[in-house]
Amino acid sequence: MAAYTPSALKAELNERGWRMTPQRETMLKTFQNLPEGTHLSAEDLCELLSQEGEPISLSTIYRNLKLMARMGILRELELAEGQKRYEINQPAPHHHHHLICVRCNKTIEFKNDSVLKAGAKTADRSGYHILDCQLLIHGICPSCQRSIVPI
Amino acid sequence: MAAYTPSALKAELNERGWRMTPQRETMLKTFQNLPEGTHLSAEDLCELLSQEGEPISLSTIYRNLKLMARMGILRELELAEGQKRYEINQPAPHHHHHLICVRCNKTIEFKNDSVLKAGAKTADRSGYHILDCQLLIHGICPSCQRSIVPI
DNA sequence: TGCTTATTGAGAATGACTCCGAAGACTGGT
DNA sequence: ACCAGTCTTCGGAGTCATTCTCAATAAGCA
Ligand SMILES: [Mn+2]
Ligand SMILES: [Mn+2]
Ligand SMILES: [Zn+2]
Ligand SMILES: [Zn+2]
Repeated sequence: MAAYTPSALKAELNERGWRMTPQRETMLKTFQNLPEGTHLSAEDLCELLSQEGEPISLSTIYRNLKLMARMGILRELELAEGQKRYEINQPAPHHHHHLICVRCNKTIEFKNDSVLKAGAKTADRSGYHILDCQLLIHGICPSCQRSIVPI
Repeated sequence: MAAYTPSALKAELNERGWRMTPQRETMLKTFQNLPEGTHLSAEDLCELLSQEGEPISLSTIYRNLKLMARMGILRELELAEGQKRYEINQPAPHHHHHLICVRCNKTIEFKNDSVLKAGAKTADRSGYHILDCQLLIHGICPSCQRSIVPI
């Protein structure tokens, strides 16, 4: 299960008539080097890259996040309210799912291979080429259950 | 597995210091009477209610969709791009999941009780009070695989 | 019935995301 | 190595789903 390389990305892009760019390589490497459990928004990534001295314009970031998600390289998550977040799309055994508190947005990652297998089987039965399989559980975390504050 | 009644909603609201309103009752009944597989956006619901002669303002609809989702009555789905969609949150055996084509947004609903059970177990282990459990599979549908158009 | 305060409705405001057009830079072929 | 073709980037303008504001309304409760 070797990491996805820049040249593999280039090959896949060229195959479809698209092009490899320094921005795309930077984005790929950045996501690959992120600690586990990091979920970046477009804005987050833009700031991170600026801090690291490799700035990429926000519109390019948006364009390539979408592209890489549709290629199955990144997964697009709707965790907190209001903005999409992205992480590298790892195959099993690194593949995982998310449990989110709807009040405080506390997020727990968990693995479950049988869910992944069930998803793959379902996609296959319908002839879909699978890109991502994510189990999303919304709930109320223990501390929010104790808090008096409603909603 | 009787349907959730308006008076049950009222009880649950009052318990938290909130109020039952005609608008909330209308929204509940509308979702309950929708054919299976219907996923409404806020705008969709607003238009539907207007057509049926029971108009509710768009801001009230947004407010109550969010409220009812956080109560676990509705489930909030991010299916197509750009807007959230809602459906009634049914327990097993009506509970289901979604398989979506990232190119044409064709959506297939499917049931899988073992996934639901796995989700419930995970939430429980972390002490979360579960509100919704949805397996989201993104892929490319058979007809989009055949089409020449990229992305 | 009357008081308190949650809720509604209409419009304004917000902000995540997309679009646009000119300048720049990959790719494949010579 | 160079060139033509066109894909991509950048920055700013534009879009639109969603949230906010606040005066008017109406649940819930004693
Ligand atoms: Mn994650
Ligand atoms: Mn559905
Ligand atoms: Zn919480
Ligand atoms: Zn499709």
